[in-house]
Amino acid sequence: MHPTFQHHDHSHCAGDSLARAEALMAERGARLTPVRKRVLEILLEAHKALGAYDVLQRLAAEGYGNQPPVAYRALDFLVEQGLAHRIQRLNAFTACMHAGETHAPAFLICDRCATVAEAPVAPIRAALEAAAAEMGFAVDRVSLEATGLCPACKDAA
Amino acid sequence: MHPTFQHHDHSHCAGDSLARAEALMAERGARLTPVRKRVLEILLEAHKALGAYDVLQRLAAEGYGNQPPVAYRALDFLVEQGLAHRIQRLNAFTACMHAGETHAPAFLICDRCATVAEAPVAPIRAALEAAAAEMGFAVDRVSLEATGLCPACKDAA
DNA sequence: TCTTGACCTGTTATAGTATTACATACATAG
DNA sequence: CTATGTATGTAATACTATAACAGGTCAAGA
Repeated sequence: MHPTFQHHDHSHCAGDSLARAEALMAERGARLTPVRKRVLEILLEAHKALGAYDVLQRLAAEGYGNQPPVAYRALDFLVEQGLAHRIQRLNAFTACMHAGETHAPAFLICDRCATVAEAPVAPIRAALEAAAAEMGFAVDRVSLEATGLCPACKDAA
Repeated sequence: MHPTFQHHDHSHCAGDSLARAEALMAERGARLTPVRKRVLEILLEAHKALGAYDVLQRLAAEGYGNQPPVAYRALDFLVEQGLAHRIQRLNAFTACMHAGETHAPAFLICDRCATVAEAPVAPIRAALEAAAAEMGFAVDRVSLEATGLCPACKDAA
């Protein structure tokens, strides 16, 4: 079973990701400011996809600005830097579990508990790009999202 | 090159799809009412992804209700019946070019002209489901959307 | 040191997307 | 004919996202 779906020490995996993020940003000369860092933490702690307004609410409760752009800007930054992903289907955001590694994930979204896992699908993406190329279409960005039931919710049902 | 990207007699392909839709609905005992049919026609005529409010505006101009639910209900119906697809990335809808055939399309969305083509990717979907199954995840629905440049816009650029 | 310029944050206002809830009409089976 | 399910119309509202501008911070160079 995939780690995301297993019981695991969550504070540990979140801490790891955060440390990796800080290292990456330092390396790139990008600024992981307090708001941005806090947003990343929020996403990591939640361990599921959060809407921009969910994030905003938490930020506001901690004394940061409480207007939408505050959340959207931080989220956009994280997405640009590959520290988070946007889940189109949910109008929501989730922390990236493999920041730094170049990866082409598919997202598996549980309909019941909203957990989001990243599945590695590099070959699938290559196949899609090949198919598109045959049609004369030049692919820029791909989003691959599947909904269904995660192992836990499947057992519960 | 893929037919969607070629110059073609558009009223013809639209008429075809409409006839196929009516046959399908009759077969299933589902009701392709005037609003629903008109919405499908609108999507077919546009031949690109339209937002719900674009559709609504056209409906209203023809004497149908002019409140959002009128458009959303018809669109939801068409999507359920497989006569249209929702393009998450654009918050928009497009007529299905292969209604009735079971298919698992990927959508190729041109960033410049917003044309949307369906690429056949059944094997890709199968590969994804296999990968998900290995993680214990039961896939229900998949959405696979790529943005980039269609042949025409690529040449123009 | 001072200034400049780039970038980040905050705020107001507004645009765009979607749903809830309820009332009315319409078709078909009994 | 009438009861039932389904479709449509409308009002109100919720949710998601962006534009535009003001003020603050910080580092590089004069």
